[in-house]
Amino acid sequence: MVRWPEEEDRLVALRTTGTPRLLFVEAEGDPPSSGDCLEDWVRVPVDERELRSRVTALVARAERHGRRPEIDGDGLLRFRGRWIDLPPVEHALAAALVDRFGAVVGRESLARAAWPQDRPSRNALDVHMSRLRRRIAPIGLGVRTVRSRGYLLQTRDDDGNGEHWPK
Amino acid sequence: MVRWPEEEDRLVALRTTGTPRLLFVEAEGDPPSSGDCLEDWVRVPVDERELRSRVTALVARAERHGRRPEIDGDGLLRFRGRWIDLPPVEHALAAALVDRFGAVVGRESLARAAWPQDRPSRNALDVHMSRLRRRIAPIGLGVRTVRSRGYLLQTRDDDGNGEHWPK
DNA sequence: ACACCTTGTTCACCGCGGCGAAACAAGGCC
DNA sequence: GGCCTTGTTTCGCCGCGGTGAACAAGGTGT
Repeated sequence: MVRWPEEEDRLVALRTTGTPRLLFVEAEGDPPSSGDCLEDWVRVPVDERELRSRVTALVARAERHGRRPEIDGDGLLRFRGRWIDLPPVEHALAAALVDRFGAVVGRESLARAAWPQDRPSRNALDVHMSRLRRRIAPIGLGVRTVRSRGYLLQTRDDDGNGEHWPK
Repeated sequence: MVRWPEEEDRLVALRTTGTPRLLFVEAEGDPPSSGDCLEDWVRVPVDERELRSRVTALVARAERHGRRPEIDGDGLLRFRGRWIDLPPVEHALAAALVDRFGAVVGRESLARAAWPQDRPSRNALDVHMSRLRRRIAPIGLGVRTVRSRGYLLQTRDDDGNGEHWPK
């Protein structure tokens, strides 16, 4: 929910993270026209029925556009209409994390997923996780560390505590 | 443009064909809530500015979403009203890419598409892709490399990450 | 408190290989 | 003869995977 045009900066933030948003356009202003499917607007004063209808439509679109990330048949990591390609090792790690999206995946499982036979050296896994972080950030995903337990994949606009992400 | 709920049958027709549509919802009725990005609605009586805004937004979404390039009966590659002609090899490559627009096509598939019998040398494919890139750029298309997997055809105003194309 | 260890993050660097493109040569079509 | 298309060679960039090291942060023992 964004007031327009007062909260323009918040709007661009939501756009870049791919978060669904509804603009409250002041009576005389014009709405910004965007080709983004996750953006809609209503004019104030707000009609109750219109508001409900537009919100549910937005939610439905967000669902369709993929609330969860997924790895498609070609090995691309897709999320909310955006995508990136991943090198083999990071692809395997991402697959394991996507599998259990939102839950912790132990370092052991991740190591087995990426190196079925070998055991990776001390910080090989760490380095690849670091690289994976950088790569998935632009599409709105983030890896969170759970110390001595493992890692957890989630969206960057929800860190689980209502706080925001580093950087 | 569809009146709702009078023209419900026309609406379902448009939905199934994937045509963008704008519903004119009568004063007391409720709009049907749909998760379809190519559907929107206004309440009658219609506010002129709102109408224009929603129409342009729908058009923008249709561009981004649905519109796919195609190869017409004469072998021309058409996209958004523009077109170019392609030499035989590049035509075959483009056809394979258009077929799976937005998805990865492996180097192997492309090689088979362009050289049904022979096996092209390592760089033949690369060179033709490079030439194809230059040719399709002016009509708003771009070929994206997915390292170690293949190539992917997409529009040049959407690189999948919300960022811009090189150059 | 403190020192010490463990765990995790990131950086610089190396070797390798996939990939891009310029340049060149050869053949075909108008 | 000029132009276009096709294929090959060659050069070089850059991304990937892995290692070691520096650093930060949390945990434990005394």
